[in-house]
Amino acid sequence: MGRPPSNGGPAFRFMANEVMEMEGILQDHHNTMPAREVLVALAEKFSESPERKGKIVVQMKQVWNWFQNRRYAIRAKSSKAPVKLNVTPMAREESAPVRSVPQPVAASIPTPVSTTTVAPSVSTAGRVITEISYTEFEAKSARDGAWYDVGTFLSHRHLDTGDPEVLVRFAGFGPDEDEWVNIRKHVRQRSLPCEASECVAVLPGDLILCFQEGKDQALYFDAHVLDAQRRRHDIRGCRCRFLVRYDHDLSEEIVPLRKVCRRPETDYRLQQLHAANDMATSDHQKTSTDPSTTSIQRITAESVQRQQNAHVTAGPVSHAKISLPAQKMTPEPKTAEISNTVNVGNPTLLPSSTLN
DNA sequence: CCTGGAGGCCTATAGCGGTC
DNA sequence: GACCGCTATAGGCCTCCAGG
Repeated sequence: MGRPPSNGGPAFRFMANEVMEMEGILQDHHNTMPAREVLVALAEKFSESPERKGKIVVQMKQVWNWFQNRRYAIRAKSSKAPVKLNVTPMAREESAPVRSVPQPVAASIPTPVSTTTVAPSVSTAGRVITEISYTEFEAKSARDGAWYDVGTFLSHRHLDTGDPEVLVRFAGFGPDEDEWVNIRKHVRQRSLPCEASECVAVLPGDLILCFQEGKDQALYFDAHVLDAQRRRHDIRGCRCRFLVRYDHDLSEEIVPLRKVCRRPETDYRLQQLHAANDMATSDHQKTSTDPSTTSIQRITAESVQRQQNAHVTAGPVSHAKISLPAQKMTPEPKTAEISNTVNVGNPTLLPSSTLN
């Protein structure tokens, strides 16, 4: 969908005086579409203007399009309820300690990528966990409700309720910040910072870990993706935007990909996308100008969406069930830094279609 | 002052439903 | 089935602003 790649020429734009004239006509028509004759007359008039004469012929369709979109924009503006896009002050305890945030999980600590399945039984958690890489887990702090990297599992115990708890030291923090956390509810496999090419794996409805910047502090909280606006990738990397709702205060915000950490449960989507891109690449070599490559991505995205529905959504992972993916998608150190070179010059990898 | 990042605006077009 | 209107969105470009 959308405008096809330009033919290389400069993009057409109406000039200010033309816009003013069309706005006047639109007002005169009470925001209804003027008659075809009016549009044709306008197009001819614009084409004959000194600025355009002999250079650019304004098509009636272009005038028509302008009216269409302006009418839509006006209507959308007037009917849209004010949407809270900025971060609202979080409802939190006054005494909540202000922590500096360990930078996106992986960025703070080199991540040894474990390919072994980690399945510590609760009863042996204390012993088994000491043998694994702690940076594979994150824990939710009861003090501020935010998620932090687990630096060390120090001890474990059982409550009367039967719920196992572990004493964790958060990565980058000292003993003063140690907390007992419920394994079943507040310990899970670490969320993964998204690279630019991974934005396609973030879909509406997803649970994500989202970087919320408040006045005094900025922390990672659980959030759900309400909508994803796909945008073309360029030298800056991913320009997609995600409307998210934070679970803890229900505030909504539009965030870029760099603030999003996806759950490891979505790894399977990337596997599918990579497989599809491999196919597209080989196809591309056969037919270098095959415009259907974008449809491959659409197909893949749709199949991803289908599988998403079939998948159990990512909730707190029971420690006893944690198992790392047999094959990691990104063996490179996971970092929140967005590669500036990702996808540039390779339009077949761009998220060229909406995923919902 | 220059440069680059990020957000927003604008135009073009695809998709869908309604009407004839 | 053709046509039309509405809506959503891709992609290009502009603007703002922070940092060097």
